[in-house]
Amino acid sequence: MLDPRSFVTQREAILESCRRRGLSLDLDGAIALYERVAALQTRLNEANRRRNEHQQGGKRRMETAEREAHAAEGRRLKEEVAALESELAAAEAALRRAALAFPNLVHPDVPTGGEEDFRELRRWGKPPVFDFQPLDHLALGERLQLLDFEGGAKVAAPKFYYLKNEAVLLELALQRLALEVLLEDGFTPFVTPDVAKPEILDGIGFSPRGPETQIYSLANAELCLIGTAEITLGGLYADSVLEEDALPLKLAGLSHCFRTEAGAAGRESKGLYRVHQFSKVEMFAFTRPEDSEAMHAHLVELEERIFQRLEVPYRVIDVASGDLGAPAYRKFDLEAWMPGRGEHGDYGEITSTSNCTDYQARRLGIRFKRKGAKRTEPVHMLNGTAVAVSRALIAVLENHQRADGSVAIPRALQPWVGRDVIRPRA
RNA sequence: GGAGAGGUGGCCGAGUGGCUGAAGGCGGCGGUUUGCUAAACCGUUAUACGGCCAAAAGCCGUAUCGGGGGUUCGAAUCCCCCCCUCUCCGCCA
Repeated sequence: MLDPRSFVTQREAILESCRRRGLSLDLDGAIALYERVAALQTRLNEANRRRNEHQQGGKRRMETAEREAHAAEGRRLKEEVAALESELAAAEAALRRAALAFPNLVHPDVPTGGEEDFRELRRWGKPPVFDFQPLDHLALGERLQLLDFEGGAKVAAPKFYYLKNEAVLLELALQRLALEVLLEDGFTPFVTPDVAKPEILDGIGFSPRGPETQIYSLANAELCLIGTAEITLGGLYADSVLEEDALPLKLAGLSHCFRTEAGAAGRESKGLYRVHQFSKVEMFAFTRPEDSEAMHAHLVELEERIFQRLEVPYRVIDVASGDLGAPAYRKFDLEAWMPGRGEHGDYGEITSTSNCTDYQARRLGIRFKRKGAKRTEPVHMLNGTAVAVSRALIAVLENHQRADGSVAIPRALQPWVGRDVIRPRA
């Protein structure tokens, strides 16, 4: 959430960011709510002070009648405080609701517009040219006996799947490669819980409830299946103050990710592209405010390093303002070339990294204290995909397929898969 | 799942109704002493919010002893509910 105190000081910037995101929100109404909360807080402080003073006077011995009168006055002051407290609580709840509606500011360089208005920053690699009709990953997966969607639907539900044979080794190899790159860079690795409390989801900016939710909730516990380890990594430091020396803090989290994909049907959701469960190695970073932009660029660079080692052509895009999630100040996506996508191949999103600045940190209460400073300030929080296994599998299988129906395994994965090619079974 | 013990400041640990935002110790920070180091001594050391201030500093106020509710003029302290941790037993990968 935004700092309500910034409503006045950053008024123009907030309105501009809402405009660029295509939102129209009542900032002046929110400012009025903030002023009401401050006024009530002051009145409550005064009422508490009067009550405390009165209590101090109750310590000495008193005659019965005097004691009675003193007690009666005490009860009256108590009621006064209680009334102000409930009034303040209501006002604060209203302010919080209003504040939560405001998305983060938008980086000045972010292109303005909707989903189609992204800016392409660069490309790496050349889409492969096949002298045969390339297959999509579903056909490859069937021929090579790597994927079983029917089994997934039978045992679980549609859009769940089994990985089989070399796909299992590829899943582990992709995780291993991602971790190798991140460990070299100084990340601390984690295997996180696959579930989290609803309030942690809220803090990160996912809403676990409502008909549009992407989140599965458990029926017999107050827990949700996580949609990304961003939730468990970000939540790990909720309500804590970090040492300035500890920053930047870089975490790598391996988890399963679960998504209901409510209302997401269509052509692009073929096969592994949009599924209910997949494994992912997620990057997470906590930085000082002045360091977050450089860290953001660094996270993209790590993503690129991984896909270069997978020998998968990709492009990097700067996502447009209207397509940013509320917590994101700026977002870079890697889109991998997927030969089986669309009519003649197309780029498809494969990683995403966001600089959420202090938006999540304020709501989660994650702060740091500068050397010699009296006050704490919110950290900046960034997240990015190192490898989302399901989508990485699409790119690897489709780009490295060969005329004989086999798939070459990228050199970087060979040590973990134990072979250099996946051949059709007899 | 059953039984018991316990949750106090960065840490350890006092504290059974007002003198306790909280003793004492450790750690941290600043200083004195000092050839250097150590030791000793002195001081200081929570977080959040509101107000004053252009702002910072600073000052004033309020809240916070796991969370919530209750009793009382007054609660870290008494009562109720919840959460968490530890130990033992059971079950289990």
